[in-house]
Amino acid sequence: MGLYRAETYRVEDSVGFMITRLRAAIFASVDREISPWGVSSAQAAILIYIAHGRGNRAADIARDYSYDTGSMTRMIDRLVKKGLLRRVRDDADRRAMLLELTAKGQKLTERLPAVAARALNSLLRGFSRGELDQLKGLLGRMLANVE
Amino acid sequence: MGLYRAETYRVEDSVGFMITRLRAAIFASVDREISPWGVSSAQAAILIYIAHGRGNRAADIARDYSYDTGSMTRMIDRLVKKGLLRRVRDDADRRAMLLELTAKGQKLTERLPAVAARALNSLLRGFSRGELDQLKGLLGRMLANVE
DNA sequence: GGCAATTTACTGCCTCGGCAGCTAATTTGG
DNA sequence: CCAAATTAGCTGCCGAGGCAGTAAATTGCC
Repeated sequence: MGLYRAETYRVEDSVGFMITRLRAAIFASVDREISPWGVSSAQAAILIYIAHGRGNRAADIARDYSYDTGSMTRMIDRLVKKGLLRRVRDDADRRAMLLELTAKGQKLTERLPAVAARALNSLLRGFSRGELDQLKGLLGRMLANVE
Repeated sequence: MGLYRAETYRVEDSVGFMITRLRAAIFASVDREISPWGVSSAQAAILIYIAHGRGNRAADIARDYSYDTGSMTRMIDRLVKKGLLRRVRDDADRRAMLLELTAKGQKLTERLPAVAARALNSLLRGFSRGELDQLKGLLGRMLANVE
């Protein structure tokens, strides 16, 4: 039926395994560079999202990144504790907390996209624009199959 | 220079983001199916590795899966606690612990590859063999660029 | 208008995984 | 042959996430 069969399944031969390793490699690469700044790659993604200002409630980020809201709460806790983020109660919907970058957070966040781009470009050495598009197309089709 | 540039970087447009989501989707899909059996997808990968019997020391698995040895210790702890795995001191190298599936572990492990194959095939709906090979080729080239 | 369902955020509890530091055992080099 | 380096495994500590359950606020439906 499908492309993978139980009888011949090998972990190292599975796209799942490759994807797991790649994700770890990307995170490690970004973390190596930004950990001196006191933030992790997961935290960087949150900061960049908020800097782009597309809806600044925790629930928005959780939805867009398909994160658990409990994880989001704790992630924000860490960023607030580091003085990079501020929680402000939304008066229009008093359940929600609006998230704002502090001046310190803003300043740091400006430096993050360059790190992410560098890390990805390093892993994409030897890739043409067309190959990257091809890769994104294939990954996008897998994501569309989720559920 | 590279394919990604800091000025235009968007998290949702990055292969890193797509890979992160895909990994979560694969794990969640496998976990949904096997959690009634009392094991997780990460644990399943360990069990399958040991069942294939290509070197049964914790350090081998850690190396092949590029895991931290500390994480391996705790992973094995959980599997031993569940009665699926046994630690046996290696007399030839008394630093090492050899890992063996218990009868219970063996029985459970036989059912795991089918679940993994099913999860991957579901995400690969609509993919031809050639497209899968293409995807694995591209991911493989990224992995080769690691470090 | 009032009650039920949903949404937001938070909490406790769990697994997963890296990092640093440690001990014991083994290998290597002078 | 013995000291130094390496390796295997373990531990504490941490961040990252999922799941379930809670309280408060909002929305929707009759």
